[in-house]
Amino acid sequence: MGRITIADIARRAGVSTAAVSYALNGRPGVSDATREHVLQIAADLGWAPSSAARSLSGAHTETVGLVLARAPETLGFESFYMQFVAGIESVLSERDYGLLLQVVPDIDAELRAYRKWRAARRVDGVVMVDPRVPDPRLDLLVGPDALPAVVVGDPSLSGGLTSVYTDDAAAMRSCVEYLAGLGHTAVGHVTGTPEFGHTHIRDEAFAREAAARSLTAGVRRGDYTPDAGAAATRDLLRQGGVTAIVYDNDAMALAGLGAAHEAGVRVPDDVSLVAWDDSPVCRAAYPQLTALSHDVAGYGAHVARRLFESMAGDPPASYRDSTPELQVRGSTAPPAAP
Amino acid sequence: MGRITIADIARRAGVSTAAVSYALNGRPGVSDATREHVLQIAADLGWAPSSAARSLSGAHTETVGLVLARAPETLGFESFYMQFVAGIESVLSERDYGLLLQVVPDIDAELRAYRKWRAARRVDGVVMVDPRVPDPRLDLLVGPDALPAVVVGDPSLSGGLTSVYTDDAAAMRSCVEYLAGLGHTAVGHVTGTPEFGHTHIRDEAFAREAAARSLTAGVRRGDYTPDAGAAATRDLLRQGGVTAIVYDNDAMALAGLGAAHEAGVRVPDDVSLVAWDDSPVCRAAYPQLTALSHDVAGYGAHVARRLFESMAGDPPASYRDSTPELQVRGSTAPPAAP
DNA sequence: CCAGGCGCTGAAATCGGTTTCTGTCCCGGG
DNA sequence: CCCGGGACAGAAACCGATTTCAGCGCCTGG
Repeated sequence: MGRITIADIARRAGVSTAAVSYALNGRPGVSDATREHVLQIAADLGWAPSSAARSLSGAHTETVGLVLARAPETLGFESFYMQFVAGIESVLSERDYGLLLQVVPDIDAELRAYRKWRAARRVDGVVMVDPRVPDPRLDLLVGPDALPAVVVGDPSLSGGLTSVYTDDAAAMRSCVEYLAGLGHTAVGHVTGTPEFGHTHIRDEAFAREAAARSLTAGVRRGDYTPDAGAAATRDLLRQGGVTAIVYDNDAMALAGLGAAHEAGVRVPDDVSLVAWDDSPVCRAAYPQLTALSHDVAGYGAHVARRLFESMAGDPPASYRDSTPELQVRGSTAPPAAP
Repeated sequence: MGRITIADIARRAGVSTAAVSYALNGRPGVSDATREHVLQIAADLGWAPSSAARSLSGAHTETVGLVLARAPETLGFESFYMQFVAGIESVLSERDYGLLLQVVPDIDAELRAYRKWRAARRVDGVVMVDPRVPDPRLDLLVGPDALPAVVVGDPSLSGGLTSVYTDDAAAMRSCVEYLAGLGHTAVGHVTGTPEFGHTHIRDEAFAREAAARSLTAGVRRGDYTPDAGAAATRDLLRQGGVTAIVYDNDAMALAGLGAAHEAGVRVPDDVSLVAWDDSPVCRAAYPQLTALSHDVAGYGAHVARRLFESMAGDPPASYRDSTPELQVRGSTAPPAAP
């Protein structure tokens, strides 16, 4: 016996396929009694709509896409994405949507993925992460027949598309303010990669706030990898003369902690460390890392909700998610008396 | 102008849609000249097959599914999955397949996902991870009209389905052998959750090998979370009398390192630590964690290749992936002289 | 008592490829 | 010169759900 179709249901219920379709999709044209009867039979038969048939006639595939353009190795310590995906899923599954995930090595492959998805009508919308300046993906994602998209990042980077963002500048300011409050007068910053737009926002906020408080600032460029974090830390400890360091992600902060240990520099006695992106890793380290904490799964869920709005035709808008808050732990303290 | 269909291509090429279909799918019935002409026009027009239409008539959706049944929080420090997914992707994208990912809170939701995918014919096959004993998912995945599936785990757990596995027992033996070789006579093991079949395999290998070498063994049950790792470590240090501890994942090992620091126990001088699942986190810690290292992305790629074979109709078989190898770093050393 | 609306039927078109079937044309080998 | 076969055309069915349309009972309000 073949697959169960609405024709089977219609036969069993003694109604027409049209009535079945109405009943199953909750639209007028059938009585409540019939609707329930049909639903009951559908459930009994274990029927589920063929996604192919449904998307062929309607316009929607009940699938959204997400492309991560990162080398597989670097994804290993990005706890961010997995939690983010889980958050997206939590909203998607409520509405029986699926998530088509693609992990590609570079942004060109990401562009190809978008093009293919659009041509094949494989997804109803996409979530775009890590906006750049300039970002070639935006050209594909804006325009009348583009895929509905939500950009995860600052509105200034989203090219007019709907965006969901965190106020990284405010978070950075709160972080510098906290360190200044502890008495630090020379602070370091290990940044992310310059391609990403949010790197600039954080950099500038750090520099501005440090200047406003007359702190000496030492900046080292990182790339989110532990190796970069360790190298930048060694460099700052040797030449920077800083007593506190802020890292753009948890992996670099953890590596920085290791580098400090190795160099015989005590944390937090000799140097204070702050991580961006809180994660269990921050709590597992010793001393535990003070971090800018954010509900990443909630962030993903928020993005997914906005994507649904966008797919429903709502005009583009920007939505601020909650600002990362400093979670003070053992890796920060007042600087040692000179 | 609407979407590009094969009818458009046929018109432009001056052939029939049947000929276009033959040409595009590389099947006999058209001459090489015509085939090339058609392909050229398809490329010019930027045509891509409608995945819905294709899977409606053919049987394949060019999509494979993966369900992760883990609480979102715990996925945050599981570097394993992200790399694994990246590895799967690398093979999928070669063949223009997509990966439908679902993150669900528990195994019942996972069962529902499989059922829905099968009824809706949404995927051509699935990758099943973390086999249990007994595993209710196997009932859905075996049988004549089940979804083709590859189980990531020991053949003894796969219920006759195709499986790809690592020899965890051998890896564990090599680990205990190494510790014994260093001179340790009392070793601890912080396990994973008992639901997972591979937990038993590792447990037993640990117990057996320790007994074979006349080592005292201390076992504490963990659940892959840092908190559990820290608690188990504190307990072992207080009561276990062990000089070396093996952890079933890197997150617990890292937390164990923190707990040791906190308790004033020096690593590796007073206690040696070994992590299962190497990751950048292991290298970022201080001291760097000795770990059982495995090419997780390669593992994922291997799984994907076997899934393609399975979807092509190959009979079930078991394939051994490379065995995790001990990567010796700073967290292990001979025990202190008594 | 009749108009009008509701709840349906049954048939058909549609989405875009795939596949099959009948039939025509042309080319080369025997 | 004739026959066989390859290369197509053209038409059609098909996959399964959605949607439309004409039409027919039945019930109800006025």
